[in-house]
Amino acid sequence: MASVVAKTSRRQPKTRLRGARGARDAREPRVRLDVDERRAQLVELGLTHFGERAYDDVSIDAIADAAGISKGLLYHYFPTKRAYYAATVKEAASRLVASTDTDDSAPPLERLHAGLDAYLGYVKAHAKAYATLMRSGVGVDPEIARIVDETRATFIDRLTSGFGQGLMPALDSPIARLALRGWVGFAEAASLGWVESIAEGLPAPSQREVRELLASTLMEIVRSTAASLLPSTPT
Amino acid sequence: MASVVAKTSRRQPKTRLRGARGARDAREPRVRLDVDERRAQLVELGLTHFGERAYDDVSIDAIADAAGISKGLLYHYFPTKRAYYAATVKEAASRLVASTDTDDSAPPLERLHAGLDAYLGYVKAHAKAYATLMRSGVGVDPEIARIVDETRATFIDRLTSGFGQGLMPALDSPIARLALRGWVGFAEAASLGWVESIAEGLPAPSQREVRELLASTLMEIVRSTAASLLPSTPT
DNA sequence: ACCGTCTATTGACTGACGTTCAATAGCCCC
DNA sequence: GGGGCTATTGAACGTCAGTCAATAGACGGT
Repeated sequence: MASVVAKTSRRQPKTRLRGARGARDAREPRVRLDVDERRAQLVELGLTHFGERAYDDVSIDAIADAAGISKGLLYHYFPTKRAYYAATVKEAASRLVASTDTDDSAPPLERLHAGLDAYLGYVKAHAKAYATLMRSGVGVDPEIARIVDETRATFIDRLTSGFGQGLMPALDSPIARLALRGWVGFAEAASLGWVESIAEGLPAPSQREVRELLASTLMEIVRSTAASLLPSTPT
Repeated sequence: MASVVAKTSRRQPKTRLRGARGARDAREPRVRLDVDERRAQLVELGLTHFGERAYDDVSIDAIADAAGISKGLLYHYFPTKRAYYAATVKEAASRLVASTDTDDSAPPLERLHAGLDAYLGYVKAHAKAYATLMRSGVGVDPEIARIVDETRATFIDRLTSGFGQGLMPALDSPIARLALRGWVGFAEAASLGWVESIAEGLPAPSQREVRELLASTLMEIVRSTAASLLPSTPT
């Protein structure tokens, strides 16, 4: 114990640069929260921070500071930064999925339109975060990739279910699944381009036009794929 | 491996852990290269390293070690790690563009097929690197995003040029540009899904099938977009 | 051969950041 | 009011991106 570390002298008091940003301002009374509350708070902070800056540009210190807690506590809830990021992405994905849920008693085409409209509305409402996540989301970690891929699969299931029951078997072939996955890429790229055009003040199509573009493209893909696989089916 | 680093009297001779990986093996004669050679070597190393691991998992030390040079020298050629990464991505993009160039005297449809086949061939040949770059490429830096976006624009130009001259004006509307950008997303997502299916040993379509999927989808998008913008044009 | 210049190259240094862990402080229950 | 549970702290560590003054090796001039 007595072996004072003293190395040289480095490790100064760090000048305490916590601005008025964090919660613990004056006397810093230790705030004790319930596990779920704290976790929810941290995920919420993750959503805003990772939605504004890229992964590398968000430091654990910044998060802890904004939450008014120590860095160590964050590691009590998430084992690594990547796991924390994964939890954030997971939350964003589940909110997206939830907010684009549609009435499954409605006719398929109506559901498709409603779902796409909800999607585009969500994208527009969270434009910056959507763009940031889409441009830097995956790739940080296989776990993140898994979450994103599962979310995409959820959308594909939702959009194609009830959608021409007779076509379902055909939509399970390798080429059809590739086509559907491609369409998701289409939708994401188009949505991203759309909100970026808006953000930059460029002339951009209306939401209705974009929705029609996505819907008609999907239907065309489904139609032509099914036709090529079931040539006996009447067009 | 032997990562023990003398905590007390720090700054020992560093135990010289350079394995047989780097060039400078035995007596480490300082190798002096021409600026262009050195730069080319480093970019080449970047292609292999960033093609195998994600950005964060590639350290400057690892690159320098593999090149048999000091870290400082790498910073003599590239101001930051991101700039180094950008140079690597730029090289990869320009190789992709170069290897998918087509004979512009051939008829448009033939050019389209040839271009897509070249693209898919490139993707298949560099499957791992393509997947890694696509999943983690953008988002690290706005500069990277610019490079990728410019490369996409190059492809769009190439694919649509000479392709139904009468349609060109219509293909310049906001909705049409969005549709084309969407198609690029379609192509990338489908290509990625394709090589991943192959890599995982899953049943995957043939390259011809994928090429047909991409081509027919593009033509359908062009056709329907042009039709909706120029309703007077005969189909 | 010697010397001077030029520059590719080095390697030790720094600050920042992710991560760990033993110690601490607030809360609840007996 | 005391004891146990656990949320919370804060300092320390190893790693890594980025900096910089010093060096070495080639080349040209004399």
